[in-house]
Amino acid sequence: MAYDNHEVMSMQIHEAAVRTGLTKKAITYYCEQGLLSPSTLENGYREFSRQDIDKLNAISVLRKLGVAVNEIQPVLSDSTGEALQRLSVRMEIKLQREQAKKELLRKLRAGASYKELQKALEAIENNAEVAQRLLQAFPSFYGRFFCLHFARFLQQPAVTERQQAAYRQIIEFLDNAPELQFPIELQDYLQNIMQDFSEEQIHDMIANTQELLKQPDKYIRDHHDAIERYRSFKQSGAYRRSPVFQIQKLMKDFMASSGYYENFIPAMKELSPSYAAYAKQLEAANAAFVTQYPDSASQD
Amino acid sequence: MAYDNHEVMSMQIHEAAVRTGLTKKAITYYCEQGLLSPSTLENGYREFSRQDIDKLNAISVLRKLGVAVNEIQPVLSDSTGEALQRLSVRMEIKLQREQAKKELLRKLRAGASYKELQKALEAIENNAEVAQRLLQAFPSFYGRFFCLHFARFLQQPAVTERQQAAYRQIIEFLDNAPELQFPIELQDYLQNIMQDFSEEQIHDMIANTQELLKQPDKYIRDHHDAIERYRSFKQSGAYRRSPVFQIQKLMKDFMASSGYYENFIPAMKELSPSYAAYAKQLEAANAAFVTQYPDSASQD
DNA sequence: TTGCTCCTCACGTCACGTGAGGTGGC
DNA sequence: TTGCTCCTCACGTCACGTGAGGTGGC
Repeated sequence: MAYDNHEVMSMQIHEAAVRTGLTKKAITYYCEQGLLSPSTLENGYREFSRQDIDKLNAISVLRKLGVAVNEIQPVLSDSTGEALQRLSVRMEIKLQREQAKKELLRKLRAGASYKELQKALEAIENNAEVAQRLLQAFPSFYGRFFCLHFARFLQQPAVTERQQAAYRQIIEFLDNAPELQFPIELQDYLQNIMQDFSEEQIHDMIANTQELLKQPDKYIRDHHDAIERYRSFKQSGAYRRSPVFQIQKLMKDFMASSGYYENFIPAMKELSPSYAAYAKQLEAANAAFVTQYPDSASQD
Repeated sequence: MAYDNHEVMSMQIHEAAVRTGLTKKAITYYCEQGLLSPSTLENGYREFSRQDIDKLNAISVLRKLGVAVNEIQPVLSDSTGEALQRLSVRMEIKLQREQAKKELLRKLRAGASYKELQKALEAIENNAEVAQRLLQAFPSFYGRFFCLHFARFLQQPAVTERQQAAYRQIIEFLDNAPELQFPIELQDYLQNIMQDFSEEQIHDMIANTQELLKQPDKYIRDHHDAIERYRSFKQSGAYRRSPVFQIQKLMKDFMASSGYYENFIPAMKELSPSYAAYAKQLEAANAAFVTQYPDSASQD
């Protein structure tokens, strides 16, 4: 009742709990963890301001969405949305894993042996490990993209010795690759451009590429005009001065110098037959493209 | 090395850990929890038999699939698959919830306010609560069916006072409804018949019913023969002596006497506009059916 | 005796829940 | 003084991880 006053708007923990739907204990816990620091009166009572309540509401939502307490601070003080994007992709990885596990539960019910399931589980865990590391190794948009791109090819377990070795090689490459960091202004640029790029859109991109790879010649014919425009744009000074050009260059340098083509890609081919097939298609499409446009020596 | 002998095949904890991929601590923990009781030597050392190892492997798989330790015992000693089915549905409920949460994370990234999300989260939690209780209230197949059937209609939050009251009424009904237990032989029968009925098939059933409800007259025309056969089967003595008949009768009695039609269904209509629409369609379809077959006074 | 395994406490983790015991305000 | 809130320990949860300290076998 004392808090109906709209101007003062500060309250003790009971009122804060009622307004946010959190328990007192949860609120004190968040205070202990440093997520918020309400002012205290002389008697030690906490006084929660309007902003504290807003913060508590945000914390409550994030907790319910599954964000760990020690991951909340970055999200709250994050204006670019980068932290949220990372969470979003991690959530997607987790969901894929759970989906796969549900499928295994079905198989178990259908009479599969525990032994079969062990293999399948290993594949699921490996997949998640690699995805996690891809997300770490590449900044912002590229992390999300590679993560979803390569995840498709990691659904089978590493059965043979060679596959297991390849898997270890992949992990090692991703853990030890030189850190790829864009200069701050390029980071901001990329973040701005790509922040509205959802996981679904990335999936669409991937599906598109698959269409292309199936019939590269047809694709090149059908999109002749667009390709021409893109090629002439790439020649232009405007492009060469744009941040996109610099980002592309940094990526190319990284891939050339880090051992991406010498270690990572061959290991992927060894580990995953489906990736090997994909890589072959990619090379064929590239060849078709070079035939059509002999002056280009691009790679993707 | 000492354990290469195929006949003796018993080992201490280190070897057991190597063979199962579990840690020693995990194994001792499962022993403490009573999931297995390896024999012990005089010096207190545990001796793991072949069966112990099999059990540990099973436990390992189940743990990785997300089954809690205190839920594992029923699964291990469950020959009918009932325990696994329950887990499977719970997993499906959980996945739906996580999926919804991922969607909310996307909305948050897209600039949604925490306030909007609070409402949406409430809906998700409510949905899961009701689903959980439906699974509890109805035995085996019916639990799974009702769970997935009604879950579709609970995606919106309870906004108005009336909706919130309806939600409370639903929870109260499900918590306090008289326990619906089939006699053991009917349970076994149902379990046998329905154990291979996956969540996907239930979803298919639901989709089928939706088709029917859209154009009941067409459906009745198209499936004239099948309906006739079904109706004459229902009249037959063979049907009246079958367990199916008894199960149906028990379900009908339960629904008539428990307040299902007086409390639960009206509350669902109040809470969920989409369920209200569905119920209307259902009544229309029923009417169409009765017009066609005036002697039947069935309800579904 | 040395180095190895095995054993059983005991404490830590994560995000709070649940009292217990004490103080402050009216 | 009574009944209320607030405060800070302290212990419990779940499924183990991580030593510590002690025993047994070769």
